[in-house]
Amino acid sequence: MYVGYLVDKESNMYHQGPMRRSINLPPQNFAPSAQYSDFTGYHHVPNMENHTQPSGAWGSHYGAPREDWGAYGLGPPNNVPTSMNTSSPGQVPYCSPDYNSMHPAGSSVLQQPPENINVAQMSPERERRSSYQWMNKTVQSSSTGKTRTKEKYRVVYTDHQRLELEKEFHYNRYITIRRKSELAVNLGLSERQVKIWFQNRRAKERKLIKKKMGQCDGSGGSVHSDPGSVSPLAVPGSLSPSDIHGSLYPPPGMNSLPPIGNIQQVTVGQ
DNA sequence: TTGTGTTTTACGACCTCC
DNA sequence: GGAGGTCGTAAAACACAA
Repeated sequence: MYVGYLVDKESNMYHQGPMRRSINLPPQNFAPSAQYSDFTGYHHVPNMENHTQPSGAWGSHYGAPREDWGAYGLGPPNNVPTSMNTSSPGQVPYCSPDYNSMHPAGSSVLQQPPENINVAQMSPERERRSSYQWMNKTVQSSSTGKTRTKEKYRVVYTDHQRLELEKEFHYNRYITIRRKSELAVNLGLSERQVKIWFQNRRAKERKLIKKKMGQCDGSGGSVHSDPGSVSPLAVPGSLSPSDIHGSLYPPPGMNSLPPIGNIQQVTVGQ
């Protein structure tokens, strides 16, 4: 039963406070996902596991420092931990030439626990419409008879949650188990939600790449002229799953599946 | 206000790997 | 068998033109 599932396994899954859909951070500070959706590569952050975060670099209000994320309109200026010695193998070693200028190192993540985040404060003018009382109920899915949570079956993540997830995604397209747990705790999401968010985010990126490639094909231009689509995404092939402390990265199937980095070659035919 | 298109969560089906 | 992956899809949330 779905409810039972949620309660038992994802107890925190639908307990968000009021949420908004849009990320309403000032544009100069944070670009909506659509804006950096063109971003198809990201800087490798070798020491992501540690995620050493310069305190205050990415404060609760996402203040000034984000200019450094200007390359794609988002991101903390956190200094990349230069110490590669503890480098986490879980990180995708992709570094697009076009993003070499980016320095999104060190996850900005979670300077402040979500419970301390005042959503209204982050986006004062747009409080979520619904307050998600519906989460306590379930409904039958219309056609399948499967259950979903009540009439509205999905939550809208807060700006903070989405921002942190996006940031994490830009560091690593494939989140490690450890980071997933950390994010889940710090964002007040379930690990399942984090996992699914990453899955959806990758799907979104593939979709965008595909779209771009279609555009390039239409113009007869080479895909390679487009940094966004050209850039190999994650190229996890250089990592073994065991490298990331048990995290499946690349996922088991990815050993045979094309790495995201080659997605351009693969998804075209799909 | 309404209609329409897009984006965002969430799921199921199926796959691979250990 | 369980984990996580992709793919396809449902439906809510949202944007925006008419």
